[in-house]
Amino acid sequence: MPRTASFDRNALIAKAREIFWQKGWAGTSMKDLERGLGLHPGSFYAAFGSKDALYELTLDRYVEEGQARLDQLVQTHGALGALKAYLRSVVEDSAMPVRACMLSKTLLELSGQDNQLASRAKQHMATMEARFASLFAQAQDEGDIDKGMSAEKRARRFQSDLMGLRVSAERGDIDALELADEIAADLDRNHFKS
Amino acid sequence: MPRTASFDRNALIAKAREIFWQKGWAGTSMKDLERGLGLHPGSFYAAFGSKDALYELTLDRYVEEGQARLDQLVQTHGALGALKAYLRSVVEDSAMPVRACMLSKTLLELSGQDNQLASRAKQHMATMEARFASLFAQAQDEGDIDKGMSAEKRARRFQSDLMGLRVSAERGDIDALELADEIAADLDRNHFKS
DNA sequence: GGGTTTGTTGAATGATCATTCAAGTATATA
DNA sequence: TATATACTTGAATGATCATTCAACAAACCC
Repeated sequence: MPRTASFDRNALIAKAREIFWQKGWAGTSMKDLERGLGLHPGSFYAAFGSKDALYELTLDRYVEEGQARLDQLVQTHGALGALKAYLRSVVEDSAMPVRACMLSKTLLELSGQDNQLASRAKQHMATMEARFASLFAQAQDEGDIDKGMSAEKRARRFQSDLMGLRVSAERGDIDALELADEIAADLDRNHFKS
Repeated sequence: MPRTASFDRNALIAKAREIFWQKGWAGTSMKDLERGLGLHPGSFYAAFGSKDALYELTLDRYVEEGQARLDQLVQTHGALGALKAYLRSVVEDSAMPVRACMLSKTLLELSGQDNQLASRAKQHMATMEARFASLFAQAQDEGDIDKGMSAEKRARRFQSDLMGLRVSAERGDIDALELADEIAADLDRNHFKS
């Protein structure tokens, strides 16, 4: 009976993620989204409910894709290798519209206004941190990293360095790959006792 | 002949810096500024020209005060000691309205929209980086840090770690002081060859 | 103390914001 | 092919945005 929607919802979310990621929450207007997604207001609100709801969808999607990318790196490089490769991948992947982490951008833009999207970003950061921790634990079990410091603490430090790297990369006037390699080198130099 | 202004311009800039720093550029409305500064639109525009012009003033002020704080730490702790103390100070200073660096917040919010304030933030970051580099060079001359890596590269890494630390601190659910101490410890552990 | 100059006030401006909704359109079933 | 059921369209909404400006008030010089 009904008419079928003419758009690919998944593709629209991906496109919206790109727009939000690049221009930020306040920096993205409904007109930007209408133009970028090719959707008129009625269709937009029927499909996604609100600008905020779509933003949240893109945040979730962002983390899912980050996890998937990390999973792939684990399969090809192992736990420690994946962590090191991830550092490079976030600053060299040309498919990414922006260098800085979308979670960081969301947190910094909205935490001062008590926006619930900032809380969501915090949650996702904790999730990523836990994933890193499990990889550090795995690397410790494999003997690639000593057990002198807990996997959780290492993960926290790793994520902090990662976010710093990505803010630095956003500047555009420094060699982010070199910086990524330095951080990666510290994972070996600083953590491995033979 | 003229009537004298009834407000302390310096104090207003300081207050505006607090507001902008906390709520961000788009998150701060003229109504927020009018309320926060106690200024009606006419006076505001007579005094500062525009919201953007005031934001730029506060950015400049922010960096000046950061440099002054760093200078003071150098006098009491020396070059390397100041760098380590600075890490702690940015996350423990309760006078600061926000944990994250205002330059990072500005860069992440506005670089995707080609706003000139983002360029200004980049400039200031480069200035801070140069200051860090001169402190690392001084520490090297004093024998506190080995010369196996250039002061400029160390500075770039230090600033990256610093920004990561401050983004992490913005989350509020982690022990930022512990993280600061870990980064500070690496300055010794990783860089000193006896 | 009058006149001039400057600060202050707050209403008005036009733009843009996210969102709503009624009218129109296309499709799938019957 | 008729009808029901969604999707699509775009004008309208009311709020809020940064900014302007004309009227008013105060302070300093002569």
